[in-house]
Amino acid sequence: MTLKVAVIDSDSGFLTVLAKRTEAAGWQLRQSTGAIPPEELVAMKLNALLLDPALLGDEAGAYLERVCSMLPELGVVVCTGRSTVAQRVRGLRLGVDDWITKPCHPEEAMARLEAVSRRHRRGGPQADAGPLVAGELEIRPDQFQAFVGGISLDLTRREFELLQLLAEAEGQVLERETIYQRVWGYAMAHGDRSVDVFIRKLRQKLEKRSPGWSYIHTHFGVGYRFDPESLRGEPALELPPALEPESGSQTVHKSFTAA
Amino acid sequence: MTLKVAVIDSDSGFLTVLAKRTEAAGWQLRQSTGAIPPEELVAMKLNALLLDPALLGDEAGAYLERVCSMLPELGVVVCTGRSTVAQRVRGLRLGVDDWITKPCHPEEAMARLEAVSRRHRRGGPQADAGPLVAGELEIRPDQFQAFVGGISLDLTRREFELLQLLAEAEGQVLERETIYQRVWGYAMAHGDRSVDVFIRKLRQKLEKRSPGWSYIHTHFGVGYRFDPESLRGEPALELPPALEPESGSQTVHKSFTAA
DNA sequence: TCCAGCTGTGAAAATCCTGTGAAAGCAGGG
DNA sequence: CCCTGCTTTCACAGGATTTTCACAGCTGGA
Repeated sequence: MTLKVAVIDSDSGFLTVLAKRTEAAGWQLRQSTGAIPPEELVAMKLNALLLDPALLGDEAGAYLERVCSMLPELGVVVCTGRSTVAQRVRGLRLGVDDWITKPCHPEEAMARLEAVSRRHRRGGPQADAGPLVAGELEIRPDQFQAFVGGISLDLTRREFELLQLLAEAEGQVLERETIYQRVWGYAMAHGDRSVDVFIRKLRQKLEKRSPGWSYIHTHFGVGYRFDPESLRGEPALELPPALEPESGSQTVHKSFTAA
Repeated sequence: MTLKVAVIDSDSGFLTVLAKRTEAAGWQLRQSTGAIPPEELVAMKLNALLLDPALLGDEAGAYLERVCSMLPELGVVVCTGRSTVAQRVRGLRLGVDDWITKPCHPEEAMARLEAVSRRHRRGGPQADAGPLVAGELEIRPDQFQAFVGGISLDLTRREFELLQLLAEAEGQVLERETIYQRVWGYAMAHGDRSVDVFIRKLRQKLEKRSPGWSYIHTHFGVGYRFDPESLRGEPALELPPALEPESGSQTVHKSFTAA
């Protein structure tokens, strides 16, 4: 198990020992003696962050809050000297995952970093390299690409990740925040339209190679749902063509069993 | 945020205070003074578990291991007296998420329980979202939509949230203020009729797809109550025989059982 | 029976949301 | 340094949804 962790602290003795131990364990450790901007943290793709708020002064609270809200998946461990119950409680409520007191044994710090990192690793790198088929579409995780009739859709990386995410949740409505969080890796800023834009690109490319099918459906005020539907002709498998819906738009709901 | 937590401890003083505080916070707390079999823990659908391994004796390690491996989604917090670094590290490596030392302030224990629940909840997108059936209605949180006979009611987001709230409180009368507070997220302004208007829209859509049933009842001067009633025939103990096909073409909806 | 207070309704007004085209920002390769 | 392809940001248009209003119909108590 190799973790990527950043440490923000100034206690050189502690840092030295920690560096030695983490290296022995095969972790990637990045040290800093000052606040690291959240954007950089995003780019580092860390598993966890260990920091002493003492050297951030008054900014500490605001900084923690910003980091935790922007990177909800990042494990955050505070390691600092004396603190009051109220301080700890406030920190934990802000989004900190664990709070330990110095002096602290490096081995324990590591164990706690492991603990907070444990969950947020998405079930292995690519546990399932199985191609996924939906409608006329074939999604191949091993190629980071999707095909229709053997012809590539020429998806970019993000487009592919978005499509894969949606397709893996076939039938379920995913909210924009969820989508962004999972594809981009951090919290969506208020008003960000990236998801919409990529949905449009996907739809264009899908339409180009697989006209006559509708894959991505919009749920107003909520998000998007992937569900291949043949626009004309057969609804794909069985079920003889539906008769005309007595009025307006009836959405036929295909049931499925939850895994 | 309402959490479901179990506590395995024997310190009655601590338990009493904790019970009081958690109740005030709206948590569901279940106490026990001995090990709870993992199978039972599963059935309890907990968010987190707080325990003192001291009263489990030698079994403690094995018990923790079993619980953590069987319920990876459960947040586990150990709260006990003196312990060595080695013990703590071993516990954390076994799967324990946090380890605090007695005496411990109840507020801090709660904050840590929240923290581990927060992290664990992100595992499954919405593993908690079991479909809810009432009368002819099927409410599916994963779709932000309700269905009758497999056909969508085409509810908007707010309509859906309102219906879900009412249905989850089936049988109880909810006051307007309460409804507004929970669906809109803030206090209702004096004289606001939004709830009434949405109730009407819901009733219209329900009536359209499920005539012959009455779902939402008005309690004059109080609020509304959700309670499916078949207008003709049976008072609805269980599924009255299927309704008239009215146009034999609709996709059959295969129901499935919630886990 | 009458009245004051609630609730049901229909429709207009105000908001919010999504689709879209295009420009601006970035990173890597040539 | 320029070019190229990808991603992010912007502003606007067209719709869908939510809120607000005025009024009619009810309810329950005096």
